[in-house]
Amino acid sequence: MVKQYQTILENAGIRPSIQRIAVYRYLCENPIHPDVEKVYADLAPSYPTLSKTTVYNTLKLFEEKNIVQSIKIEDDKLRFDAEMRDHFHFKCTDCNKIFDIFSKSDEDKLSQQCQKILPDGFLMSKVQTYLWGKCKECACK
Amino acid sequence: MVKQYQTILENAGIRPSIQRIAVYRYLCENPIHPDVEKVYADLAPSYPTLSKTTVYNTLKLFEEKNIVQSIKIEDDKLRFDAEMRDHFHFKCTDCNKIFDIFSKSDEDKLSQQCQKILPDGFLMSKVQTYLWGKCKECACK
DNA sequence: ATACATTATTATAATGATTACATTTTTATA
DNA sequence: TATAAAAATGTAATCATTATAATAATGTAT
Repeated sequence: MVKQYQTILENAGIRPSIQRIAVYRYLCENPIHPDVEKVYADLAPSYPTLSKTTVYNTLKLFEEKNIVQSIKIEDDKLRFDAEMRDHFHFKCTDCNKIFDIFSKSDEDKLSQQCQKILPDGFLMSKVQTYLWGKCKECACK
Repeated sequence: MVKQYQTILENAGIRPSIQRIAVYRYLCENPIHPDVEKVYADLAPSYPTLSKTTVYNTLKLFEEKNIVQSIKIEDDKLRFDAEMRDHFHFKCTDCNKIFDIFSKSDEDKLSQQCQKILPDGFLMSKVQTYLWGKCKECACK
C-alpha cells in the first residue's frame, strides 16, 4: 500500500514525491537500521535516476519532520530508523547486528525515566539510549 | 597532583608518558566534554611538540582501557569525558552546551534500568543515554 | 492549456574529522 | 652503552557528509 506511506508524508508536511515515498517505504519495510549507502544501493535498481544526494536530503528532511530518527551507534556512519515508538538500540559487538529493544511495561519507558532525572526547568525533546554488548547468540558461543 | 593521574594510567595498564598524563589530566580538570581539537589547542602552548595525531591515539587508547568515554551527541565530531560514573548527557539545542545529568537515586541508575529491559541471554557492556532539549536558562528565555 | 515561480532532484566538487603510514624520538632493558 | 620496543610526530589518504550549481518536475495564476 503505497497510499499509506504517502499519507504519512503528507501529514508530516512533506510533499510525497516518488523518491520520498520510495525511501520512506523502504525504511518501514526494512527495519534493519540501514545507512545511506544501503538505502541507495537497494533502491537504485528500481529507481535508476536516484541520486545519493537525494537519499541524504530525504533522510535529513524526514528526521526534521520527526518521522524518522538517525542512529549513531557506530563510529563512522549514520543509520536510520522509521520506528518512532519508545525503544532502545542494542549493538552486538560480536556480530555487529543492531537490535531494537522495547520496554516491557510503561514504567520502563525511556522518556518517562529521563523526565524524572532531569533537573528542574530543563525541557526534553529527544532521548536516545544505546547499548553495547553481546546478543544471546554470540554470548553462548 | 600529577602523581595521582599517573597512578590511574598505570592501574589501567597505560604507560604514563608526558603526553598521556597531560591529556588525561586535562580531561579530568576540564569536564567540558572537549573534542580533539579543543584538547589539542589548549595543551599545545604548554607542550609545543604535541601532535594532533597523538591526541587522537591517546584518547582512543584511554577509551579502550575504559578510563575515558567518547560522546557522539553532535553530528560531526567526537567529544570526550573522563567521568566514568553512571550518568546521562544532555545537549541544549539552543546554547549547545552539554550537561552531565546524574541520577538522584540508585533506582534511577541507567545501567540498572537497562539490565531489566534486556531480553534473556543478552549481555550488556556499555550504555549511553543522550538527551536533547532546552536547558533551564534557555527554556526561560 | 501556457507561462512563471517554487520546489525537488541530480551530479560534481568541497569539507573536515578520523585513520593509515612512515619516520623520528623516547624509553626500558640487557 | 647498545639495542629493542614503544610512543610521538608529520604528512598523506580515506570516506561520510555537505555545499553548490544546474536541471527537471510540480503547482498556480492567468
